[in-house]
Amino acid sequence: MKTTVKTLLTESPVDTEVVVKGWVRTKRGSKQVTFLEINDGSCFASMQVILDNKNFSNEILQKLRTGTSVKITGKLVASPAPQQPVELQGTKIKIYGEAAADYQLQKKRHSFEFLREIAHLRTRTNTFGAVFRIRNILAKAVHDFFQERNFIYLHSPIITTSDCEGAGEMFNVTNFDLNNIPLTKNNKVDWEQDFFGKMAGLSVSGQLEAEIFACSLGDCYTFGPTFRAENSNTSYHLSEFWMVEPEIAFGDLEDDMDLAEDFIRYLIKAVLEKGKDDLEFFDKRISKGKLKALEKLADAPFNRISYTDAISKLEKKSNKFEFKPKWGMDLQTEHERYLTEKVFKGPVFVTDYPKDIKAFYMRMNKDGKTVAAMDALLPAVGEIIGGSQREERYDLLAARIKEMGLELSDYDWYLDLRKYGTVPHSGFGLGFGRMVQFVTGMKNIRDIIPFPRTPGNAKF
RNA sequence: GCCGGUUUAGCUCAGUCGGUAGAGCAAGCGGCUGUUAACCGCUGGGUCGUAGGUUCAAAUCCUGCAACCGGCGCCA
Repeated sequence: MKTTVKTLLTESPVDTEVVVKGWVRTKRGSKQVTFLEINDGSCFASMQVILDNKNFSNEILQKLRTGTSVKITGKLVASPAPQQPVELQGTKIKIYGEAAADYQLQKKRHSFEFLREIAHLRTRTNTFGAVFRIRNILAKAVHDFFQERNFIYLHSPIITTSDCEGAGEMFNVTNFDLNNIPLTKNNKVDWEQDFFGKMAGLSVSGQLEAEIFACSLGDCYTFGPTFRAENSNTSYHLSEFWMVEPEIAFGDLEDDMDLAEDFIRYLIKAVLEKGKDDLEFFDKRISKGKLKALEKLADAPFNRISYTDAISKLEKKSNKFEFKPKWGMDLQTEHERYLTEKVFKGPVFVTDYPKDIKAFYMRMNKDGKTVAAMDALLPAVGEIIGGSQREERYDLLAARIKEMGLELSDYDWYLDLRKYGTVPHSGFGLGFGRMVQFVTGMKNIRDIIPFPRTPGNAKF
């Protein structure tokens, strides 16, 4: 049976013969004995292996460089040193593959920029092992949370012909011979001759499709990749990223915020419970105090403030900002940071934004100026959730579509949901990567996704 | 897209007033009484991002380009 380092360290009885398979992290040699750290990715810790040099040839010992893959058989014993509970007294070694002498990973710290260039090897490091174990815990927790609440998981399409209100530039999907693109009489691209008979692209959001499910099957959610062809160059944007988008049937904005709050706390608790070892590493090496901050957040209610109130709070400190806050303008990053880090010292929902800076599908408030929108802002990462109550009144929705200069005919199916038995409903989108970023404290979103896609970069 | 910064050994970096290159780690060799970022000694390793320019002389000063990083915008 295959045993992992994790089970050997936590479950296996001492003084039994065991087998460990993994990669050599470090070797420390002396005349009599050689120490190896064997890591297999199953947990943060490695297995310390002790080899009595006289039992092995020099040739074998030499091959055990950092990066070499091995199978080691031996006796699991209690360790005399405090750094690890148990260690392995190796008796047999099988080398699967040596690491060539130019292996780029070393025992010392590397820069994340360098590791990004070798994303196929960076998962062998402490940091990236920890990141992707945490990411896995969060992914499972997303499903657990919604499944426990009887939300239906919906696979929204990745290829789409409906542009979700220009949430971002879409990547085109085409089957055309790019050196010979069919043109219409007016010298425009003739999309009718393309694979789907019209212009298609990669989805920027699964929300509109989720609304269809919410207006029939009830509460539902999507969790999948989304794509934005924006030329965004920041540490918190990707061209391909994963988004969680729940949609609540018969729910208003309050329900939406309650769900979002519960959701974030659930995710944090899951990580605190199942990812302790990895979190301790982030707390120590990546973001000091992270563990305490997460523990505090796991039970704290989120603050809530309307956009209008937020603006007047910000206006009082106007001189602190490069961009002067003014009603009608979107909040700048510096404003959001001020709210989370200075005013509330914690997460905050900003609600009821002016209609002109929000999407067409958001529900108009009674004042006729604002819409039932909410953004959840977290310290350090900023906007992690954007959500709203959807406009369920046919006439108002149709009017907004026209007002935004969009074609009614493009949204006929979306309007049908309002025409035939409309219901109030609401939902939000959570940037999964930003959640991983927040939990781990990793500074750059390119370092919490296995293979980042950003403008000019799609290697691996 | 805009603003700023960086680019020197496999990696992380130093290099003063312009005078032709350094350290630690890694690799190789040797030593060492159980190490844990092990330690000690020796060896090999460089077109200083790239293309030009200034100068007797450029890693160093100037210009273009590229890659990367940080901040901003767009958002999740």
